[in-house]
Amino acid sequence: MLDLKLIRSDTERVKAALARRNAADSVDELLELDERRRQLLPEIEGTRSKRKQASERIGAAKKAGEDASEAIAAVRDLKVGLEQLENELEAVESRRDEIAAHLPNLPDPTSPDGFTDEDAELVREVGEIPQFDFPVRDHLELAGDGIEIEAAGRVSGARFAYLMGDMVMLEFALARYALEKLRGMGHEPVIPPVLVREEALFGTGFLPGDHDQIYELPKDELYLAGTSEVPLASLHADQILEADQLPIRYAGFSSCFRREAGAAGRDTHGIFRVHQFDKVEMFSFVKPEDAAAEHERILGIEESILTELGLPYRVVNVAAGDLGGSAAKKYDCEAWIPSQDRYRELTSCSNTTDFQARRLGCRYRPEPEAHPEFVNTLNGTAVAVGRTLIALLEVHQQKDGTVQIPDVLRDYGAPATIG
RNA sequence: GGAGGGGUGGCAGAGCGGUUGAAUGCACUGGUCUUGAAAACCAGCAUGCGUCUUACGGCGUAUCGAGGGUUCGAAUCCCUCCCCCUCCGCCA
Repeated sequence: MLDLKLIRSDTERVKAALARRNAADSVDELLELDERRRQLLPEIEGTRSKRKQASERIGAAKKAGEDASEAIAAVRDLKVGLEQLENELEAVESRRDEIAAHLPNLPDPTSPDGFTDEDAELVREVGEIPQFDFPVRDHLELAGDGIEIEAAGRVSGARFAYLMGDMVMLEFALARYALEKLRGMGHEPVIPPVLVREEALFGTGFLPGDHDQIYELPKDELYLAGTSEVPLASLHADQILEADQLPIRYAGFSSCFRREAGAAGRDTHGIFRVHQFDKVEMFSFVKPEDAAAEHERILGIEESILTELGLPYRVVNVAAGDLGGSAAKKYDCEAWIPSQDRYRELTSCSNTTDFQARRLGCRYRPEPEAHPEFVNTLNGTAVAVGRTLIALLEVHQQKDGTVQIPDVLRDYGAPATIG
């Protein structure tokens, strides 16, 4: 959610920023509604004030044993006009809120211009792209019986998979490795609920916009979270934190569910794009002045994980028009996928500034007695297990079709070799 | 799933139709006292929106789980929903 007062006071700057992501069109209507609301409010509040005073007089009169029926009749007349005004106000506010709820965050000045992943700005490339002197195998070939797609198709449909045997041990080693590393850096490990209410998705900015991407359980009015960002962010919804509690950092491990509507025909091979996968996610609540540094910090953790896993990658700064609704700025870390002969997104991290905090009602007191202000929130992928498995298998494959697993993971129970 | 009991300020806890944004206690902040601290005493201490003000802040209004209703007037009465607790049932 954007700050309405900012839109009001700095309209042209807000419009220009939103235009970078093609979202400035409804600002004028929003401002008209806002103005109408501020016309209505004094009328309504004035009438309410009269009613309140009259009611107090009635109460006093009755207490004194006097007849108040005339006064009551007079106040009753106030009600008719008041109800009309209140109805209009309600309509104005609900339309205003609807528009406001659909506006995305203002892109950061350092997010590059553009609207597609082509427009992302290359930040750096790290690691050697592996050269193989033998035919490259893809992750399904390398995993063998460890990834079972056909049965999953029969049981659950396309874009599902069974992970089995060594793949399972590898997943848990990855998760354990990431959680332990993050805990050492002040991120409290969390296993959150993955079935969440609408408010949690609204608060993180996934609703109302991304409705098509989200699994819904209408019978119970619950949704399957596409990332633990949702329940982690909601952990402090409607709270006023003290400044000395910040930063608050979490590392969530959860299954993630995505409908992948509109992705038909894309990435259909293997487990690159599936409806269900597990992920270790970082989430931070920080003071506004610390947000930019926290973003770089989270990016640094993502990079160090990729490096420790021996995965060559590049970092890109996502274009303003290609950002998710909540993000002001986003880095993607793309790992080299040998079978595709290109970099693919493995992790990403976003600075959502105060956008989610406003929706969630998550504030803090800058000073002990001060008025509360909105915190800033950030999120980043530590390990998206499915895609990390793909990269690990393919990058570390050997001529004989086996895979050498990095030492760091062996410390957490991963097999030394796969295949 | 069945039966019952509850949701009030940071916490505890009164109020159960009429100056109640809300008693009281704790916590917190400032002050008095003290060599210092504690104790004691005094004072202050919610948030949103709108408006005025250079500012401090003032004024109006809303908020006692959420939404709706009754009423001149609702934290208090009625309805729906959500959450928590106890017992029973079921269950990993």
